[in-house]
Amino acid sequence: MSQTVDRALSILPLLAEGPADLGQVADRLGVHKSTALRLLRTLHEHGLVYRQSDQHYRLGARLFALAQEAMENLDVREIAHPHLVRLNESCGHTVHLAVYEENEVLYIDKVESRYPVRMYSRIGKPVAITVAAVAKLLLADLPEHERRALAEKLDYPMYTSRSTPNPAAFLRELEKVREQGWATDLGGHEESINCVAAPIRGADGRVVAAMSVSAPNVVVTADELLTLLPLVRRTADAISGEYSGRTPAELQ
Amino acid sequence: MSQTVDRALSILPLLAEGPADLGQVADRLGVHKSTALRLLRTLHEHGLVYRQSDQHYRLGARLFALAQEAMENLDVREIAHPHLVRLNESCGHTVHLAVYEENEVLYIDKVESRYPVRMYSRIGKPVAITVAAVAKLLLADLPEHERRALAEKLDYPMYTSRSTPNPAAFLRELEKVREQGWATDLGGHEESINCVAAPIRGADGRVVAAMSVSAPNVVVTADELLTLLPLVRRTADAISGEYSGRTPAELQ
DNA sequence: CAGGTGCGTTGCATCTACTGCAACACTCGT
DNA sequence: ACGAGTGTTGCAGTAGATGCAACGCACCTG
Repeated sequence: MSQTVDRALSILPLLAEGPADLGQVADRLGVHKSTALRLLRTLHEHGLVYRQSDQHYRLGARLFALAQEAMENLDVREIAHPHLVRLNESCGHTVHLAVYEENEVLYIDKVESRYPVRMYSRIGKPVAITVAAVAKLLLADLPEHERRALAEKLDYPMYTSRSTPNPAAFLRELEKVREQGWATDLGGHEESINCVAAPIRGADGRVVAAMSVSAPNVVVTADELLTLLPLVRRTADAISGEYSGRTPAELQ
Repeated sequence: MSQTVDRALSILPLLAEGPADLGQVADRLGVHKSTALRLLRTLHEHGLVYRQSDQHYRLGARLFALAQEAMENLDVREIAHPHLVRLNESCGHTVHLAVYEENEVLYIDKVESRYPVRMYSRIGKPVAITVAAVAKLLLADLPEHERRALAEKLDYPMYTSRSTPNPAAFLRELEKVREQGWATDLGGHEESINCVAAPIRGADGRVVAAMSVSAPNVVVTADELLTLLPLVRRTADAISGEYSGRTPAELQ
């Protein structure tokens, strides 16, 4: 709606692809160099863009700080984290927490046992929305029309032969998930990875987040993973309870 | 430099403090509600801002994705990571990697042994710049005038009795660090935590990053930690070599 | 070293598009 | 039902964003 701001913000994803110099930015925005310069300067003042040693702009540090703080205001994450850790300790597999926002599902927390994994490789990245178990749960809870509209808009990449192929199949799957109150992804994203997931609900019963346990075939079979379902659901319910009940919030 | 963009971007830190509604945003920007609305809409279209259930704006998902991608183009991190992991495996303590950018020092990687720690609690957050060992190394390498100017501008919070108290002391410390080629922080940030750090240099010899090993007093004394210095320096040098030499980059 | 090319940067006249106003629509609360 | 507090829309006026052309500067190249 605001042209100037729109142009300025378009620079960010552009720089996310890699550093670029003034000319390149101007070209890709379709504006004069002087215009691009002023936009970049403004972004720079706010720390969103950084001018590295020789020419070339790149995304700046403030971006991390902002993403940081944004995360910290997500109270579901705050509440869920200890539960996720405990679940991880008892089953040993990777545990994810995800939320839905603006036609995307994204991981907001992750606990993996063995190594101190590079969490940032997943956290913040959009989820494979048509196949991930957490995505199914989050989308299944959307109002009917919204769900349909979204299903139509999505792409259905065939990550594997078991990926969801089209809107119809997806909507059917969502309906099933909606009824049973939990979801799985059995090799739909990566051939050898299975997940089971359960929803976290707010006081009004709406799904505010979803959590999952993932493990590769070689460690546990899909059937064995399914035996964890009760534990996952119990954990999710515990988080739901804490999130929706009157809790720490008031005490501060 | 560009008023409209400037105003729009000012909304982000404002929302980072917590969700706010249209009126609050307009007030704090000092503009009319309709103006604030259009700015917010533009931010919204770019996914930087999210409108939650009803009313109240908050920082949006795209922010994570951007921060994400920004991280991924930091090639030092890419190269350094396996070395950090190996160092961690051999000594067991927390290992950090940090860079200097625009008057700030920030952690861009961290490896901790025991638990899969919530890395985001540190990564992306600005470092206590006047006391952290990595900060000393990064600042010590700045050109004289820049270093002086920065030292004057900084605050010198007394985290502990051993924190750097003022610009003069800081500059002296930087000089020392500069000469010896490594740095420590012995209880300057938190009474019981010590660090040793070493610089990572680019092909031109300039410090591009710094890494450190930290451990609490109760696990190893400062003296014991110092025995790790050679190992830390060797690791840093290995990273420097790989970063500055002709390396994988060409092979892709 | 003179001349050339490719950058980023600046000042300025033009006119776009951003602003604030005032009126409207809507949801609550009492 | 009504008023207070929201968010939202259309519009006229002008602040401020735009693109141009000229300049400065570093780096090649003959």
